[in-house]
Amino acid sequence: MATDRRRAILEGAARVIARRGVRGLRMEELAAEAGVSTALIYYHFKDRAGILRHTLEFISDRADRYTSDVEDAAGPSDAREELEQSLLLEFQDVPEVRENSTAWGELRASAIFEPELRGDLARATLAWIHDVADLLSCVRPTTPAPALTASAERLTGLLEGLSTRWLSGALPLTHARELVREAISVEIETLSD
Amino acid sequence: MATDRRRAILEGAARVIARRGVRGLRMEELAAEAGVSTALIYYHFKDRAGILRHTLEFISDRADRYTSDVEDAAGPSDAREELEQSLLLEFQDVPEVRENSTAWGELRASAIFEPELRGDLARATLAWIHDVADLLSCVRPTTPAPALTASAERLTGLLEGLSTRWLSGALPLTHARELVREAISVEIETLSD
DNA sequence: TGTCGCAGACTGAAAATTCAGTCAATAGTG
DNA sequence: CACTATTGACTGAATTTTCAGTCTGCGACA
Repeated sequence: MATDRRRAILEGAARVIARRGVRGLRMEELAAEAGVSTALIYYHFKDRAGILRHTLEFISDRADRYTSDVEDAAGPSDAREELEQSLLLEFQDVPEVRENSTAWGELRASAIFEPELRGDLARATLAWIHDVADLLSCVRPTTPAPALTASAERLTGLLEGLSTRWLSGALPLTHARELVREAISVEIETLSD
Repeated sequence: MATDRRRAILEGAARVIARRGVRGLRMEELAAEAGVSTALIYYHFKDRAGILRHTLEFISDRADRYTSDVEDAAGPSDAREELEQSLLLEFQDVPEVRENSTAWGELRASAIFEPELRGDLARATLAWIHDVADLLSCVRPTTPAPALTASAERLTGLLEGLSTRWLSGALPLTHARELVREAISVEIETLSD
């Protein structure tokens, strides 16, 4: 398959971004990481901004995949459990997860200064909020949709905030997980009104 | 006064950082923004890292100032109100606030890749969490301290997450403010158990 | 008259991007 | 089947751009 090297570049980009940040991504380092020439990067992705955009897409696809993996594996567990699992997925000390979270956070932060990234980012965020709202509706089926969405926005927003704290070493993993679990309780309890 | 231009450089730096990020700060752009030559920047602040350090200091002094301004001005309003005010401070479309939030977010994001920054950041975060926990204890005086701290950690974490979304154009200001107000309600209600 | 505050042109290094082609595979053709 | 035309993937070696930091000197004024 000819998409081999292309994919290698995207995987390499995720790794380099997780290691150095978006701003620290050097084409030469990326080329070395992916085991290709710098020119090939330009062949596949017009320019630096191009790789950034495609890497963002790549990362959010990958995250979707491992999210749904767990969903399937969970089997007949209850909805509340599934929600918790899904949100806690982000807080694991596994290279792939850490890499994804770091890169996601970086891309999100870069979007503040690079409007071209905003479109993809907004789409991915919206989809995520929607997924979480769906899970919430399984837990509290009678809640009106707007309330579910607001809850999902708060939960995902919190996740992003805590994730950055975790990655910057300000928040131990177990504590982050605990805060997320409590936040879920808090949200679910108020949804029952 | 000879500190005129020096100050102009710091103010310009705050503006440029808000526009381009810490990582996007270019000496030439800063010079233009402040209406001085690039050489003058080096004259007053040894090097790039020097301006960054001084600008961050400049910005956090400014933030302290306007935080306490509002606290004083509030007068004899109730504790709940004060908490809300204090947390919503971060979400205003005023250049100064935007500059501050941006710089804070940048700093937080950079800390992931630059461990030297972590110390100051951790201290500032802890102080913030503590302040919020104090405000919460005014609202719900009978709550045990650990529960207050956890609530404060969630609220401040959420704030950071939403702030990034706001700055990256993914979340309109009014909606952000609404989510924060709701989050406060949700947290306060569960503290009464 | 020396030194402080300052500007504009400049430099060297690092990084992004392009160029000019090679190579391997595939398709058409007599 | 032999051949050649074409194309997509790929590279090493430039070229161009970007940027932090420096050099030279000038005017004000103590």
